[in-house]
Amino acid sequence: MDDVEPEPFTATLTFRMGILGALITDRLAERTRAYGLKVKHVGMLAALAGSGPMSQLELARLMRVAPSLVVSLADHLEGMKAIQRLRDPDDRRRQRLELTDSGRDLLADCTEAARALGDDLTSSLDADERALLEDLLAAIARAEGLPS
Amino acid sequence: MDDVEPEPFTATLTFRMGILGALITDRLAERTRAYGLKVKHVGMLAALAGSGPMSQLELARLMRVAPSLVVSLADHLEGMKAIQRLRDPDDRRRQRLELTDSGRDLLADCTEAARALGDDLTSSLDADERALLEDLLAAIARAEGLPS
DNA sequence: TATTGTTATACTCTATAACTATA
DNA sequence: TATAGTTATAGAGTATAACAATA
Repeated sequence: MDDVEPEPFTATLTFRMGILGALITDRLAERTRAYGLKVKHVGMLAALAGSGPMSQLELARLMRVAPSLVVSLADHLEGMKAIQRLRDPDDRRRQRLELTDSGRDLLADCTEAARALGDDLTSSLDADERALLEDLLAAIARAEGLPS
Repeated sequence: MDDVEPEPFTATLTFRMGILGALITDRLAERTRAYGLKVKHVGMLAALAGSGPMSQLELARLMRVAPSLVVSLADHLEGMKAIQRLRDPDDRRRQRLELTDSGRDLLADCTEAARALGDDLTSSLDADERALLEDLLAAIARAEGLPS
């Protein structure tokens, strides 16, 4: 008689963030495909834009991916002239990666696509709710040590 | 002189939801591994709990995955006695899947793990903010036609 | 000998296509 | 002939481990 209705799995924050994160990432992938980029490529451009030029190993740690993945992502971006690889003259083992102007343009286009997708996703919210959601997500990201 | 600071990619709702969704899903996968379950297995249990017994094809549509994936997920859950497969006597092509009591228990354990992970993730928010975030995500999920 | 980047290989997840049985 | 489920195969994405160059 004092039983309470148990919270369904689909009502957990975990489930909803997981599903919505996958949904929006899929949609972003669709859009960035037009620029010849996977989502991880865009993540790499964004990391370089946000933290400045850095070595591949630093980038791997920042992006939380294996160093071998940075190689193939960087190969692709270098092939598109979106980044430059520069041997560090002080330590010739290190490749210093930096954005080119065209990489910066590409990132701007992808950022605009992301912005539009976010607006779509939150089109059922009013402006205050949308701003509140952004603040809450930003607070969590900050607490988790994520960029930016 | 009327340049405005452009919104960085990492500040978009799209990026933050994508990253946080992947993060929480990884953490959930770690926890459910102790029960012998992948996240998609839990999704299947949750779908059956939320919408009642259904055929594999219906489940594939609801979960937005290929029918062949439903086969292997169901094989695993049936092997654990978490679900039962019952041939529909009216149409012997159809397999009616339904939760067992032990499947319901398993789902309850995974739901508790998800709840705990959600609390952790939002530990930097106060109770009002947390409730607000849940409401906003629920509103978006509803608008996108997602469960529940 | 340790570190950075690279290459070779393998693993996980999932979809597509071919197939079987029922309708 | 069409549909539900199954099996076989393939592809995307990513990691691990072996290797090369430099320190």
